[in-house]
Amino acid sequence: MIETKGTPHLRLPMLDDPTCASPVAAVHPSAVLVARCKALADETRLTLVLTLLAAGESVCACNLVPAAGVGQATVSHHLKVLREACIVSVERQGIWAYYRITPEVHAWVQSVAGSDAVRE
Amino acid sequence: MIETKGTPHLRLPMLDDPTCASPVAAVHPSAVLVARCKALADETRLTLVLTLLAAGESVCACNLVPAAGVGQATVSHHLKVLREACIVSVERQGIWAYYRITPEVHAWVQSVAGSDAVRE
DNA sequence: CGCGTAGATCGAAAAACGTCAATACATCGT
DNA sequence: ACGATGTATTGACGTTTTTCGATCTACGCG
Repeated sequence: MIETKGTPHLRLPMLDDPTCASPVAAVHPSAVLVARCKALADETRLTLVLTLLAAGESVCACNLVPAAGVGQATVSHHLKVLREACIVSVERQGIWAYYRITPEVHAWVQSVAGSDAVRE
Repeated sequence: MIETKGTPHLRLPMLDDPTCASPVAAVHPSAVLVARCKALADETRLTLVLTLLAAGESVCACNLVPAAGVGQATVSHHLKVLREACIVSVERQGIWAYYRITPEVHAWVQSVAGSDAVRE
């Protein structure tokens, strides 16, 4: 399906062809990919994700609040966004809520985060 | 803005449940990562990126407009956002502007896009 | 030079987003 | 049951973002 051949676009200087009509096949992202990317498009949420990634295990929400550097309500909101994008999952234990990177997206998140992480 | 410290967690009511006793080290994303993720957090821009990725070569902006499915001004705006995030680079040739995925981020973009792409 | 075209920029309007204070909800220990 | 504590939700407010029409700029051609 990688048939992007045909007549792609050779770097032709315009000679006698006023139109540069060499249409490309549009490739649309899946709704899941869009949702995931949107979920990561915020510094606070990226901090939460990277922190969870570095922790390597479930982290109590009460510990994520100081890590994120914003109010508790804001952290709860961001965790909900990440939850709805299936980037994190939560497990309740009594009063506490333990968050972790969803195993299914762990590798993907790691590849996105790559090597840029600045610890404090 | 970080109230910090004071009481990480004074008394814990639960006896044999270690729970939140362990604070996590906050990991902050680099500005570059934040910018990249924000740049991909839009369906139209993801379409442009995936289309360029599938093309495998420079594509004329005039061909990206129909692929994106929005107006020319909007496409130009999104390309600017992608440009400022260093995700795409542009090379002018006369009247036309040829866009491509910046080689430096090509691998990263590919890993983010993964395998979800729906061609039309 | 003037015309036509491709792309970028400007201005504005609507929508989406991030944040917080206040409040509600859930769960424990007393 | 009550009060205390962790978490989630609500309501509001200001900011950012997306999109378009209109305009401006750059280029090639006759």
